[in-house]
Amino acid sequence: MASSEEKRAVTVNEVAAEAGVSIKTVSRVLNNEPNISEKTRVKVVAAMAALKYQPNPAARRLASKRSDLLMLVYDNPSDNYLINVQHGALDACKQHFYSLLLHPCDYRAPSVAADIMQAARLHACAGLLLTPPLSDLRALIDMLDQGDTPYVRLAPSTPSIKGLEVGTDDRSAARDMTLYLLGLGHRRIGFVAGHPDHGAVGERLHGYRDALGQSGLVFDERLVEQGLHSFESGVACGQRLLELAERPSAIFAANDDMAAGVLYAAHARGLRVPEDVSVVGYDDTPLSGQTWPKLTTLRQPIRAMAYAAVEQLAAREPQARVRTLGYEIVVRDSASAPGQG
Amino acid sequence: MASSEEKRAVTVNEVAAEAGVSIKTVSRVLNNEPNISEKTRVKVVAAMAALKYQPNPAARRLASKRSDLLMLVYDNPSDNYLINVQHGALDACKQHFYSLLLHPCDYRAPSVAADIMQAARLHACAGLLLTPPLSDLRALIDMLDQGDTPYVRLAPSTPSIKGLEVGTDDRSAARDMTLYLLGLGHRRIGFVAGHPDHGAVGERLHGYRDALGQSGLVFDERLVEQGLHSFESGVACGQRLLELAERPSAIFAANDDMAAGVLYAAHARGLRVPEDVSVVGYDDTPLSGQTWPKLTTLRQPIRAMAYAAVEQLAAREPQARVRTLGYEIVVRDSASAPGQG
DNA sequence: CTGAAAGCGCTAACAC
DNA sequence: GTGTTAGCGCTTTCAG
Repeated sequence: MASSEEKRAVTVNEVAAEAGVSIKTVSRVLNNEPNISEKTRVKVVAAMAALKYQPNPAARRLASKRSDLLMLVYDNPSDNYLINVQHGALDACKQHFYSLLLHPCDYRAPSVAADIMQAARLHACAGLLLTPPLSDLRALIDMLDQGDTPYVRLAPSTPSIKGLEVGTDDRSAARDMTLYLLGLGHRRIGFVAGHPDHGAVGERLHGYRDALGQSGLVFDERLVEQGLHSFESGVACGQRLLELAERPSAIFAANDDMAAGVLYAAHARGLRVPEDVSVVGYDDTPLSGQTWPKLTTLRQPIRAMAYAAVEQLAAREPQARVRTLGYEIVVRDSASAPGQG
Repeated sequence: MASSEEKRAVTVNEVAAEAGVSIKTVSRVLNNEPNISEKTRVKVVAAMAALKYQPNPAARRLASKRSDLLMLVYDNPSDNYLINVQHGALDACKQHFYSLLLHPCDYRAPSVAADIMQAARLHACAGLLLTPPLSDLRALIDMLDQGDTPYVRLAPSTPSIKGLEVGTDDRSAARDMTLYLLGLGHRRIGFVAGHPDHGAVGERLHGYRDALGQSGLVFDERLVEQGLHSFESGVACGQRLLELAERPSAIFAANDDMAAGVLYAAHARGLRVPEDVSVVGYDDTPLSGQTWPKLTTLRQPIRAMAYAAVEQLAAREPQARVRTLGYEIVVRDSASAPGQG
């Protein structure tokens, strides 16, 4: 099986010879350029197949300054979130023959924007995927708009006029979830807000207030705690909320990690969920199916968003600059009517 | 700030001119080649710094057939495991100026080995990181040994004579954890085994038996359930174990996801953990700190292993072909003496 | 110890 | 429609 000879990769030259055309023609069909007769294109394609030709990415990149690399830029949103983004992006990459490069970074570093730009230039990236909070980093967006590397912002919260966007309507989603809780009969609903730097998550608080207003309830700011996206911050916020003299009968956390933290805080106080207190999360990350009880949560289609983001990048002419994906409430076991044994 | 001119990247030529040497000399210092006088090296380094020179990876790759890309090859071990591997690998990559490429695949596909080889060749990868179960895929290892792309197997279970390895002593670790439970006073300890295709995890069952034998207890196969690494499989195994006429007083799951599943099964039966039954996991993934109660688990330094793996690849001459990292029991709240209120 | 010349495999301008 | 000629920015021979 294994030949002792070095496996020489086949090149355009050999394909050209096999097909009886010039290398430029081969290059043309490779890049789907116009001005090729159907007849020659078929010949070339056949030759490529026969020789099992695989274009050399490095050569391509050097000559064209474009690669098949997509860079996923993130600053450690929750691991659960990240892994979902990766899954979605990877699926789409496979589909479109891209490779995915990981680029973690610190969004508070003064040089992030410049660092990212440089990394993108060095790898001649075909596009960038920005996850929150980087999708709202003005300095970065501005530099990106100056250059010509396409990029897509995932779940952005600040508007912009250039650049691709893929998101959901966080505000409506949070409103619907709150309405769901209200529909169950809850009247005092605690809210654990997301990290202040993550814009889209701020929208969730607005949605919560919308639902309250729409139902004629007054907003009580003691029922809102500022979380930081982490499990630990969820535990802390949950504790404070559950210590309140007038304890909320339900708590809505702006992401699943924090909801799991609230669950923990409830258990630690000997409270049963959902009998004594209902808890709901947001995102439908894997974690939400691995807690006791399983979390009722809001499926923000993270994976689908990442998939769509890559497709936006892949499309020569994106249908729309901004795409908004739907959401749905995933009812599991952590919420019920108040006071129900 | 933003110049309207295209930013021309500086090249070796300019550095060479600046330093008053030939481009070959610049190339030499770039690649740490020997035979350079300290004096010229300093001159060149200064010129590179002054011009803020950044070598072009594509050009380098094309000329040398080596890149700065490391490929992480995996077939979806648990998300929690994967994310830890990524963190560790990424840390080391930053340190050694590598970039990380993700390469998910299906280890049961007949063509995996060939696919991986091809991807590695296309990207001219500087090295491969194989996670279980791919780290034990004979067909792949054989092809890799034939070629000259360095690779490192993470937590391999089958021996080999070539190739780098980084792992822990799973058998001893599992033995120690079992001994810990035994030390707490447990006598009937259930075991949820890992996926049969994941070799290293099989070692954990051996360790469990070692501890039993060493303590003069007889092995009871009814206490062993075959899991599949997933939370759901943990729930199923937990249910069966907890339904036993002689219910085990402690359950040791071969990974954290399954341990979380056992926790779920216990709660579902109204059992308190650890009062009614102790549960311990393995891996110390993020999940183990996010359950109720928090899982006592075994810290297999996944992150450190991945870090070490990249360092092995980075080192021109690895100190040792196989590196074994230590482990430790992380005592949290899910295990206590049996029958203790 | 250093340099000149020749590509790596592909795409970009232009010709035809 | 198609081919020719140059490079992209770097590493490799191989001389000195």
